[in-house]
Amino acid sequence: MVTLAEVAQHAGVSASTVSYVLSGKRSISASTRERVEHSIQQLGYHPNAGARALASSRSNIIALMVPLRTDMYVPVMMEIAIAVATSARTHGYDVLLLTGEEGPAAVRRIAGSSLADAMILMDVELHDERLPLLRDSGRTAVLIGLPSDTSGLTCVDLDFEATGALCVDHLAGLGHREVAVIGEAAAVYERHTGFAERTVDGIRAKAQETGVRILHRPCEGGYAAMAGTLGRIFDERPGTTGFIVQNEAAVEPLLNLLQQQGRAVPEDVSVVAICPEQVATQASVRLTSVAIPAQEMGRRSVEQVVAKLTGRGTDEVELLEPVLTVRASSGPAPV
Amino acid sequence: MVTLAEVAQHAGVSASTVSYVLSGKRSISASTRERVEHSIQQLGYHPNAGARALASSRSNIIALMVPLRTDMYVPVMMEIAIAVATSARTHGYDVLLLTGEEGPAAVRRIAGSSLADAMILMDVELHDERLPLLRDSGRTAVLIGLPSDTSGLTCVDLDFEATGALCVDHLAGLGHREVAVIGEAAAVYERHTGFAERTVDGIRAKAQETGVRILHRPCEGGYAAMAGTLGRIFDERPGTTGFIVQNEAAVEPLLNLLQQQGRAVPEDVSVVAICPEQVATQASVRLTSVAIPAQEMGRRSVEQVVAKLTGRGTDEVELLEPVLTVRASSGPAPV
DNA sequence: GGCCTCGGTCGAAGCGCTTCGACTCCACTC
DNA sequence: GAGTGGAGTCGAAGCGCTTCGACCGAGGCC
Repeated sequence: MVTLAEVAQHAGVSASTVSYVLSGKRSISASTRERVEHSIQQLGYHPNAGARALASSRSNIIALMVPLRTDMYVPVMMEIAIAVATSARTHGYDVLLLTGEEGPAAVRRIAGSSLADAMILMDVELHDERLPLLRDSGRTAVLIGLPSDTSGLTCVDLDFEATGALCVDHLAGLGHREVAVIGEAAAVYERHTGFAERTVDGIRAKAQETGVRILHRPCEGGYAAMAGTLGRIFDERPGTTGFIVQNEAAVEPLLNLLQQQGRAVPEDVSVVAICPEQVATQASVRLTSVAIPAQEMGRRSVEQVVAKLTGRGTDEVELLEPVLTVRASSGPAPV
Repeated sequence: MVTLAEVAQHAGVSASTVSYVLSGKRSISASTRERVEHSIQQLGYHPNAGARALASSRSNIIALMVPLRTDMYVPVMMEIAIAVATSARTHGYDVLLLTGEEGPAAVRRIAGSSLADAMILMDVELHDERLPLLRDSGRTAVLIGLPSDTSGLTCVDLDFEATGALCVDHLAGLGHREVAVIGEAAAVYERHTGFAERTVDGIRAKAQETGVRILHRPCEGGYAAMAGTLGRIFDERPGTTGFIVQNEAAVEPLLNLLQQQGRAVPEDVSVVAICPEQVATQASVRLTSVAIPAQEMGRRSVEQVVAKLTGRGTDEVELLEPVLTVRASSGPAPV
C-alpha cells in the first residue's frame, strides 16, 4: 500500500503539504498541487481509512439501521437503503448496514467505537428503545419515521396524517360515504409503528369532517387473509363503496377478490392505495394512490445528517407532503 | 470517549495488558483479567475502531456491493443483504453497503483505502468488469453468482443449471411435452447475468434428454407485458401445458391471465416457479417451486469470507443444491 | 526602507490501538 | 543449586494520517 509519506517524497514536498492538497484546508500553490496530484495518480495512492479516522476523529461513515422484520413491505426499505447509500456517496460518506437484530446495543457499540459519524434509523416506533441511548450517546442521528417524543431529534417522514386525510378527501369528493381501511398486519399496530397509526388518525379526522363512515381492519398479506378480511367487511358494512389500502401485499389480492365477487373497480367500488408508484402502476387495475417517496426519504435523511455534521443543521421534523395521483381505480360512488 | 490507557490506569495495569485481555492473544491471569473487565464495564469502554484498524491493519468490515438496478426481484436482494449483515455480526464483522452506482471504481476505492477486509459482490455478470480489478487488488472476495471465469475466485450460488433441470424433470415426469419458460426481463439476459442463462441451459439440456419441447421467452413484470407474452406463446405453441417461471413479478399476472382465459391450474396447465418460498406460498395458487435460498447464500458467502480471512479458505465454487417443493400448481398433463 | 501581512510550506506532535521483544517470577529438572 | 521454560506483564515502537504552530519570502504600506 502506498502511503502519504511516499507520495510526499515522490512529489518532493512534505507529508503535511500532501495532506493539505487532499483536504483543501490550506491554500496550496497551483504548481505544488499539480505535482502532488500527479504523484498521487502515478503511485495510485488511496488514503488509509483507519489512519484518517484516527487522526481526524471522523470516519466518513454513516450507520444505517434497517429493520430485520419482514412484515413491512421490503422493496420500500430497500429503496430507502439504496437511496441512503447512493446519496451518502455523493457527500463523501459510506454507509454501514446494521440490522435490527443487535437491537439497541448496536447504537451503543457504534457510538462508542466511533465507527460512524452519524446514524440513520429506519422503522422507528413511537416509543423506540433506541432513542434514549441515541440521545445520550451525543451522536448525530436522523430518524426515518416519527416517534412520539421528537425533542432533540431530527426526523424525516412522509406526512402520513395528511396522507390519510388526502385519501378520504378524494373518496368523499367522489361521493363515497362508507369507506373501509385495509391496514398493515396487526403486528405492525401492536408495535406502535408511528406511520400506521398516524395514517389512521389522519383518516379518522378527515372522515369526521366530511361525514364519511370508516371501518379500519388490519390485514396480513396474501389471498387467504384478504379473503377473510374482505368477507367480514362486507358483512359488517354492506354499503361499503370505498377502500383505502395501506398494505402492499394486500393490494393484488383485494383487486382479485373484488373481481371474483363481481364488484367492478371503479364502477362499484373505488380503491385508493398508499404504496410505491411501481406497485400502483403495475397492479392489474392501475391504482389511484398516494406514493411513498422512498428515494426522497433516503435522500433527505442523508442531507440532514450531512447538514448536522457540518454544523448547519437544526433539530427539526421534516414531513414530506403526500401527493395523490388519480388513476383507474377510483370513480364516483354508485347511486 | 474512554481510551485503553484510561482503562489500564483504572485497573492498575499497562495498556498492553488491557489489549491482550481484549484480544486473548496472550495468556492473562484470572485475577488481572477480572480486574480489567471490571474496569471496562465500569468506564463503559469501547475500542476505537479507527485506531484498531490502523494498528492491526484489519477493519473488521466486509463490503457488500448490491446492484443498483431494480429489474431484479428486490426482496431477494434484500434478504441476502440482511443475511450477510446478520451473519457478519456473528463473526464480529460489520457490513459496508455499496451500491453498484460507483461501479468498478468502488472496488479500487475500498481496496485502496483498506476500509474493508473483504468484499462480497452480488449480481455478478458473466464478464464482470469488477473482477479484473478485484483480482489484482489482492483483496479477499466472495461472489454471489457465477462469472464465466472463476479462476482464483470464491463463488457461492444456487446451482441454477440443476434448478432448470429439476423443473423440466418434474414436468416431464407428469407427462408434459410442451413447456414454455417465462424468463426474466430481456435486459437481464442482455447483461449476461449468469444465473438467468444458466437456468435456461439447464432447462434445455434436460428437455433434450427427456424429449420435451421448450419455448423460452423473456418477460418484463406486470400484467400488460405478461398478457402479450402469454398470447404469443399460445399462438406459437397451442399445445403448451407446462410453464416454468423465473420472474417473480410475472407469477401473479400469469396465474390471473390463465384463470381469465379459462385454463385451470393445475388441471389444464401446470406452473413451476423459481422464486422465494414466500412468493410461492402466498400466490393465489400455492406454487410448486424451486426455492431461492437467499438467506443461505448470504450466510455461506460470509462464512467463506471469514474462512479466507482466517487463512482457512480455499478458492472454490460452492453451488447450493436446488430443492423442488410440489404444491398445488402442478399436476399430470391433460390427455 | 523597515514593518506588517499573508500565502505557502514544513516539522513535529499526537490520535488510540496492536504487537514485539524483554523482563520477572516461579516451578521444575538434572 | 544452577539451568530451563513457561506464564504473565510491561515498555516502546510504530500504524498513516491530520493539524497546529512556526517559518520564510514577497508584496503592500506609510
